[in-house]
Amino acid sequence: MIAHVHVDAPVITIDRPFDYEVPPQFETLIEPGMRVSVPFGSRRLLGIVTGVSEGTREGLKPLEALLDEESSLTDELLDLSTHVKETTLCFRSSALLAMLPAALKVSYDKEIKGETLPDGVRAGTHLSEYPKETQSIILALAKKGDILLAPVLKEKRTVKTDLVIELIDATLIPARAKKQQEAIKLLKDVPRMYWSSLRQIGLSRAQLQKMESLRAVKVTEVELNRDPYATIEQVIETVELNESQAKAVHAIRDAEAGETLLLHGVTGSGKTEVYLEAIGQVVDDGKQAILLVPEISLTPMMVKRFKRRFGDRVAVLHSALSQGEKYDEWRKIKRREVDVVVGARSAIFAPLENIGLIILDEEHETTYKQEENPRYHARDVAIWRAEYHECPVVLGSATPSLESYARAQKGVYRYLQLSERYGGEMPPVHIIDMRRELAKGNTTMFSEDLFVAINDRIAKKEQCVILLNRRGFTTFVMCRDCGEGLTCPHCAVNLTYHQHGDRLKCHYCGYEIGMPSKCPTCDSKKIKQFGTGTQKIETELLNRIPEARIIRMDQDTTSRKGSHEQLLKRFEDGEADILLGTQMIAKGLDFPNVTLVGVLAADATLGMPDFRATERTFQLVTQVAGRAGRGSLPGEAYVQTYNPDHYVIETASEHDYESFYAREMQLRQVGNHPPYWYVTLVTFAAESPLVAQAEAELFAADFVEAHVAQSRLNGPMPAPLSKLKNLFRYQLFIKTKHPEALYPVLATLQQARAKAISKKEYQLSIDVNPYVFM
DNA sequence: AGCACGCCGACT
DNA sequence: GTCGGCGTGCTC
Repeated sequence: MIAHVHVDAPVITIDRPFDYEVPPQFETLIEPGMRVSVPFGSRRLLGIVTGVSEGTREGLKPLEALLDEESSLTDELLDLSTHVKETTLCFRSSALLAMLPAALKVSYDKEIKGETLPDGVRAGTHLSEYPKETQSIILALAKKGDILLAPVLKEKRTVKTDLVIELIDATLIPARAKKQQEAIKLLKDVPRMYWSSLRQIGLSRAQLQKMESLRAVKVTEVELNRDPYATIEQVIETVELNESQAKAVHAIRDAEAGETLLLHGVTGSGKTEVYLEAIGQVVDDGKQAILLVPEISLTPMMVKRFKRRFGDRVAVLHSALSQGEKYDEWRKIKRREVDVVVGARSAIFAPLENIGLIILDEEHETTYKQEENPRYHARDVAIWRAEYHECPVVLGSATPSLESYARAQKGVYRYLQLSERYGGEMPPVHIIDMRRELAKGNTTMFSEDLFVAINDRIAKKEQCVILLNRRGFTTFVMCRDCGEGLTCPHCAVNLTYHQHGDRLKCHYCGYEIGMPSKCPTCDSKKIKQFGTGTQKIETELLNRIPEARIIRMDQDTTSRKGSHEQLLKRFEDGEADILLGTQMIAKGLDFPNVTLVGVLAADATLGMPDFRATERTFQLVTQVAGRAGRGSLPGEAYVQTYNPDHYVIETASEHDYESFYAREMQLRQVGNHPPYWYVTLVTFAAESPLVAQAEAELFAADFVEAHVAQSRLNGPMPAPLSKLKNLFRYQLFIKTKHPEALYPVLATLQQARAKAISKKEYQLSIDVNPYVFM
């Protein structure tokens, strides 16, 4: 028997199946989708079995071990990996591994073998257990042949276990064994007990063993799940749906196999109720559902709602869980113990076998696109899986992406609207012209009107949310004498100032130095940071309103695990008047006592080299304004800008998606941007800018030669981030109307460069439907 | 990616 | 005469 195996090595020349002989003892156990350990050259690697065939062939090595008792990937997911590979131009192994929880990946080490070992080194131990110096001694000895190093593969997964103790015969325990008698007494009340609870009476492991050997009790080891939400009780609430919600639920239920529906509902229109109800119906039919949410809105509140509705039958997958917890959730799905999977992007690969509905909430969120290989978009994967399972996909948003809305307009997606808003009208939005503030001599980040409004809320014991649109501006350092900015020595970017530790960091390569006291170019002491951070804004606020109680949420205050939730909880409990933060506070928050929302620098991102900048600004302003007045109190929003007449500011402040869409689509058409064209970004990086440019030109020429129908090319041009980690970068934009014709051509061009890339002459990266253009 | 193999300079 | 530099090529 032969196994076809994809090995864990992300290299283009290895991106194909390798065949292995299946030893007889594995023949009845092996299945496609299993993880295996295989010899590969002089190494030993993790592999995924993608197929098995009968017969045998000369020169095959036997595979070494099966790492799973049953397949980790279903046939569907194996198929899907091919689709992901072809549409994102990644390696098959990358696609396969992206579908597995991190706990199922492995690390590689060397086991030390031999008779005569140096002092302190023992046979059977692993190389990585020793300090660096010892490691090099061992490696040197291995080279001489004095020590043998055997490659080993270390599993990361851990399964928490406990013992279950069952009473068989109480009379077998002698009366003088006091502790054992005590345990028996407990077991008479509860005949099956966990060791973790039984041991609390002070019973030792030896005493338990004694009881077992007397056959008074039976002891079995069981797997335990680390349940991070163990304490939530299931409550089946009957939700009263309004008319448009009920219509939406109906439409989802009646949807055709593989159909995509766009659910457009303003903030507060009750999309979550629609999700709960539609998923409830699917579950009642005996099928399963996936709900994807952006990481940021996967809040405890949100999770609690689903846990209450579906109890133990929900698996939650998000980054706040430990690797082990994620693995436990994943295994619950695999064992068919859940009906509903709620999670961030990668939850789209949940190994469900009978999916009846897939929902992407906040479908416009760019976090659904993975920015490293495999560069997949969860929306595309969702649509593929829905076709496979012949079930609908629901894309929900208050501010749909232009791509999705355009498809709904064309009838490719079915359009559903939720028009009614709980708590009445959207809050009024005041546009503040910051140019006028500046003319009045106000150099702070706050307009007079906003200060007055904040003061008013504090007096009324209501709460405010202040959002700094941080993207697009950073605090950098410049010399006031010579005008030199402090840049990263490895990348073409300014270093960013971090108050925490008084240091300068490069956000791209990790380079960091302490804040210098004088300019490295001219020795002047007039070196100073520019720009605005949340800390500076907090200071400005306190200068003006000293009694304000502020909770600041940014990278510095939320880096610790759980601090995010903690800060929100404190705000919810009324421990502060103002919640001040960056993008992270824009979504998912629902505090009834918030009646004022302020957006500072609403237009800060408009100048970025990104055709989606206006769309993002629209989404941000609309979403954040919707945060005000969620409770019984009326709310309002203040949007500060230097571009008060810009159509994005005007339409967002009127909550007018249609007008924004119409204007933006015109610009997209003129600029040949999505959704009119599908865009692919190809980036070339090399030590020499000339090599990067030359390779880009060569690629461009080859692409033109391939004559892909209805396609065009922009570039090559230097990337906006022209140097990164000491590599110079050029890029090429390929636009097409026929992506399915483009992918195979890109694959061919990529393959043709395999040798040069493996020789590290340059790096090539292909990003289909990019969201980052740097 | 790793790792071995192999063919030229520097050293005991 | 041997150690080790890293260019080249392969991994079922």
